[in-house]
Amino acid sequence: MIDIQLIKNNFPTLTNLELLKEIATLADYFEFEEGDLVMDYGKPIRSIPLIIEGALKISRLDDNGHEIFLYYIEKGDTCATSLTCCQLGKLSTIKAVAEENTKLIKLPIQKMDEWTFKYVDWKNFVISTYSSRFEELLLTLDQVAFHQMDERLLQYLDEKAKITGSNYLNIKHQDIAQDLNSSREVISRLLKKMEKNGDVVLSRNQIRLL
DNA sequence: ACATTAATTGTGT
DNA sequence: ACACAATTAATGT
Repeated sequence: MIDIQLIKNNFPTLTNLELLKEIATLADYFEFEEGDLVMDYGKPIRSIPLIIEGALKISRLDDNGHEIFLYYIEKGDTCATSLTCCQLGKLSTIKAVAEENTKLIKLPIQKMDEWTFKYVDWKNFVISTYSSRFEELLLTLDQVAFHQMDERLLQYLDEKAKITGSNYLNIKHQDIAQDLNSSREVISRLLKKMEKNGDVVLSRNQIRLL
């Protein structure tokens, strides 16, 4: 049994008491450590995660089998992909890794349909999840299609800083390159330029944003 | 403390 | 993209 207050605090749009009670009784609580694999490609989706604290990094495979970084989900979010996958009875098309220590609850998928009809709160929550994710993907698409790698890198660093709540990013150039579908050398060179501009301070396994 | 090795980052082509 | 140099962190002695 999960504390109703915990759900209320993190998901303020879910207000219906009956719904909250159902969530509290049916959900399971989980904690993950930074770097833990939370969901992987091809696995069946048996539950929907609601993030209580921390963040998950979501990526998928492109046609060539290359991993690409999609987005983060944070406190108060759920995973749009999980919602679609479970509704269509599909296997996971994404991978989720804990970006930091993360607490979440898992809702059994059996109740999803029922709740969508029964609770307006829930229906709106799901719809707004789709909507904001779609918006975000459009932004990403725009970045990929129309912006240079230096802008993408800057945005990537900013986002990561925002998610982790720190200007000290512990990451290596190779990892960034993978997330942005670039090469390590290109990232290293861009970072070097940014350092000369006084935007960042570089050290091994760490980038400090200024 | 020093030497060795491995991992990460830098740079020229 | 590749090859190699340089630097830094990790480990052993």
